[in-house]
Amino acid sequence: MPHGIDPISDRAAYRQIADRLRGAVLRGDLESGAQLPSERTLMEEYKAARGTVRQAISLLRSEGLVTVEHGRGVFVRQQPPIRRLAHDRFARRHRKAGKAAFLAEAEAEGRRPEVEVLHVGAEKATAEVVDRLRLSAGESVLVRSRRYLSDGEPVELATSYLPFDLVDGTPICDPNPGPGGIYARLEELGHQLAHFTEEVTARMPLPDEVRALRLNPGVPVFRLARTAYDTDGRPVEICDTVMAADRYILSYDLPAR
Amino acid sequence: MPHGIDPISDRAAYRQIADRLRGAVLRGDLESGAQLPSERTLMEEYKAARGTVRQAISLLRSEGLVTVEHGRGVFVRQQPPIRRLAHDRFARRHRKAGKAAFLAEAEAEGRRPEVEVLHVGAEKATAEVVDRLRLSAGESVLVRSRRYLSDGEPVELATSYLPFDLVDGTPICDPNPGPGGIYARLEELGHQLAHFTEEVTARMPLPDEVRALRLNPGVPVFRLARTAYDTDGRPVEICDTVMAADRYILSYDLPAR
DNA sequence: CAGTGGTCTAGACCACGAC
DNA sequence: TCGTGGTCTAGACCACTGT
Repeated sequence: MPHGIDPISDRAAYRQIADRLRGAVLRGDLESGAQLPSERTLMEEYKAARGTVRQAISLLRSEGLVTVEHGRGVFVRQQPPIRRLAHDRFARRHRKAGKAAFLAEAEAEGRRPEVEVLHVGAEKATAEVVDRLRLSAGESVLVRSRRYLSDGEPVELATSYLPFDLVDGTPICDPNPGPGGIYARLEELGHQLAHFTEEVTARMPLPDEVRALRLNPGVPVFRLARTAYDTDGRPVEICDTVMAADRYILSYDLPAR
Repeated sequence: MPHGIDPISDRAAYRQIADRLRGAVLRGDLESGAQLPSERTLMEEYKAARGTVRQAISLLRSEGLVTVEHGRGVFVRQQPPIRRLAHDRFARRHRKAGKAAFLAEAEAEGRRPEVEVLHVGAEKATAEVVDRLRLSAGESVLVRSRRYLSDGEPVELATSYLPFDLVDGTPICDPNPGPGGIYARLEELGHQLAHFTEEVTARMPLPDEVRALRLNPGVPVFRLARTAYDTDGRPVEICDTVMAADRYILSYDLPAR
């Protein structure tokens, strides 16, 4: 394997170093979890200053190929276990056992699910929430925000908004809404759920989200904006979810009609 | 506005600088498209070395908040125009006018669509393709890969795989499969489409994808893995699509059943 | 041309992890 | 304690953009 960088090439030295390392990872010469040479080693190997070597590693980090552990080294990123979210994950039959979607699924897979309720309370609806729930300006909504964990690892941040006049005085306003979650409670209140729409976007996380989800650098997040409709076609809940994109496959079914 | 960094804080100087700039962007003090102070200006303002200032800007880039133009400066990122992909975008009625989904939609919005056919040909199916199309090992597939552009801007890379024995000798093997695209041709061949599944993932782009899609740094890509099923439940096509995540909202409908 | 960001160097000290 | 990455400095030269 040739060493050193090509000083004639107009490809920047740090890119050439990154290219070599990336190639080694993609070819499999460096296996998943393997440690890369230390920065000082790479400096010698490529006769480059430390800043240059660090630029190369920073590029690989931003591509999500490697993770860096302070005091330990640089490692080829392990793919985290991936959860597949099915398009029918909110179907009524998944609630029948008295479990909300997240709890039922986690336990079926032998993981230990936790739900941290971060905040529950009534607030004035923002313009966007008014629009999505078809409210009048100034109306109140119940805001429920929580963090889901699986085996102690945070996996999802979610915030739900429900029309306050719909849920005032019901268990939905309690931190723990009871078996089957808020969807079960909504149906008991006579709001049989008909379907959901889900809008998917992806972006890089904000610093808060990096902390709350313990995200690896270079990992984007999904943002799901879900609206639940009852059989009258009325939107009864919206739920914004943020989750690490490297831990999920979102699966949907599309009609050919 | 206070200047300089807090030397007592254990928050790194470059993070403090990034925090200030990020705050100015999120508060709206720096509007979309506005130019940030130059690196040399920030060096004076914060009494920091250029490397430190560049680290701060690099952080904001990785968050997707700013874009950098060599020789011009650093600017608050403009949100690109966003396309919404509806869950029924492959419904038959959208083909009836003899247009494939992408062309029909673009023209409805007054944009100028282009399709670049990059490659069409028969190949041995990879293990993943064999699995998804339920083929036997060693079978051939028709591979069609193309790039979609809208008003001259690349927006999507797509590669389709179809069982070769299904499409051999049909217009589907031509670079231009004719009006309504390959789905119209499949239905003419007796493979009435019943539904599609779509699996959505997101990740940071590889260098090739950055070039082909002219991606801004810090923008993740969506990868859609779609499978088309005919009325016999047979998978007749799979299509892998990569697109810039900052230009799309993916919209789906979920049953409550 | 002047002003912008891009790359690179050489060196320093700090913080973290493992032994 | 030693080896790892994290941060920062001061300076140099290059490449691109606009006047």
